[in-house]
Amino acid sequence: MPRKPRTLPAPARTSATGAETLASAAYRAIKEDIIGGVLVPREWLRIDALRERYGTGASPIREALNRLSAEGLVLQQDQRGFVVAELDQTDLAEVIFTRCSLNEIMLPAALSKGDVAWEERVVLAHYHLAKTPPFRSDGRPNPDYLARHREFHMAMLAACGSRWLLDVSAKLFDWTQRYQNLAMRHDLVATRDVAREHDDLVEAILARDARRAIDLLNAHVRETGRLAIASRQEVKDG
Amino acid sequence: MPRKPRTLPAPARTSATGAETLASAAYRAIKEDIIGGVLVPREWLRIDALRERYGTGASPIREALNRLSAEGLVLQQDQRGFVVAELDQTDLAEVIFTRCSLNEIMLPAALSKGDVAWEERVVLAHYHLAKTPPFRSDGRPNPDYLARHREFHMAMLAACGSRWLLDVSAKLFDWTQRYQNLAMRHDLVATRDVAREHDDLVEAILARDARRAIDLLNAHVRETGRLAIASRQEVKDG
DNA sequence: GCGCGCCAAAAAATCGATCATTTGCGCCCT
DNA sequence: AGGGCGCAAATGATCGATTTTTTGGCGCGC
Repeated sequence: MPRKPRTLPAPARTSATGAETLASAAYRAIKEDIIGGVLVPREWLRIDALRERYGTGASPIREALNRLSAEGLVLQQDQRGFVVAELDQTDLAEVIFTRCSLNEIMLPAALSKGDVAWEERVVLAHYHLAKTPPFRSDGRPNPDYLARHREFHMAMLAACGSRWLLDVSAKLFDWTQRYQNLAMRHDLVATRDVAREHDDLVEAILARDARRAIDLLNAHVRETGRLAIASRQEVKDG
Repeated sequence: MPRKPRTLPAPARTSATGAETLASAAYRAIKEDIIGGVLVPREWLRIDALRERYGTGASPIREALNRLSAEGLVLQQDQRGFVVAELDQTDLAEVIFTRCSLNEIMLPAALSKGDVAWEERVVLAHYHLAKTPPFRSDGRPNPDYLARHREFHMAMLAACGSRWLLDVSAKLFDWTQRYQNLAMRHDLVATRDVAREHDDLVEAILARDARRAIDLLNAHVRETGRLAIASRQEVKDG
């Protein structure tokens, strides 16, 4: 399955002190492509193809794949190479379930521990999100919106007091996004008043109303999951 | 800091179909050494030293380190190499906190979802653990015990319904173990009646008493953390 | 004495080539 | 026709050499 070559994304932090490694750039590029749905579940990741596609040697690619396999986005099969991790309806259900479970403990923790700086981060993230259109004029999802949506969700949980839980949450968010990107029918989701859900969420959070925040957030997450599955179903059917 | 060379551990699954990759073997070996406290926090992992130590070329080592860095046990600093992840008192506190938080959601889930097979796994794990001496005759910790202790803890949570949560829990367990291995004063911990704690835990679990199981488990975990910190304190002081 | 820049040594990162394993195909035998 | 068998191509894994970057020390000037 040949695809257009693409230049490696610009370094995360511009060459302030040290330049990024080719392996790190490849890592981010491939990760992006997996989450973005360019590389699909069960697809074999041939070193040679990737090497050519990202314009590097084999070593950086392999190192990138090794990281991704430790992370779970890629599966390594010793002596047989690397495959993009599966992601079906069942997997998404597990992701959603896990997110909701985590919210039950992370939100209360964040609400009780969060200081002013955290509150401001949430408010700011929400402000940025609110003023960003979810879709571009051509109807495709707006990357800025996606980034800000992620930041908004991470910000809410940020004060939970556990980097471990934050890390999983981030991964779970990415997997949700990945499923959505595979689903394609973004327009279906558009009818939903997500902005309103976010508004209410912020309100509950600023009021430090844990129960309400949890309920709102989990409803938000479950609805996202439901729509994504419905959306993909359509894609499969038609 | 020179150390004895060591042969790579035997393959995880014997050469049934495919042999393990050198990179995978190195990964397990280095991981073991980090958790085992042989490689200490903040230590630089020089490719050359590791290459010689594990008797391979540089590539497998680098791939192993890349996996470990994605996993968090190792930090990669682009262009500067790899360092063993920090692990101080604060980090352990966060680990313990996270474990307890997770137990609050995982145990109830497991108790409500766990079927007979799960129950049997727990019982068996407990049986194996109970009949294994925690220390060897020379006073050092018994590796079999460590493995079975881990299996016991994982078994209890196994039915929670989320591989994601299980994965973090496993990592958190390893980090706790790692701290203990760095602490060294295993004898201090020996005075504690851990077996009894495990017995009670199993009882509560078989009775499907969520609240009691959580309280027992978290007390167990917190006590472990407390002792580990106290133990390391002694090491530093004297 | 202290900071700064320069150079050499050390180390990491990357490449290209080689070795090992798996995959796929075609052939032969039953 | 079907089921191995074995070889050749494809692909992954690993090595050794090369390139790039960082580190550490030394001398110079302030």
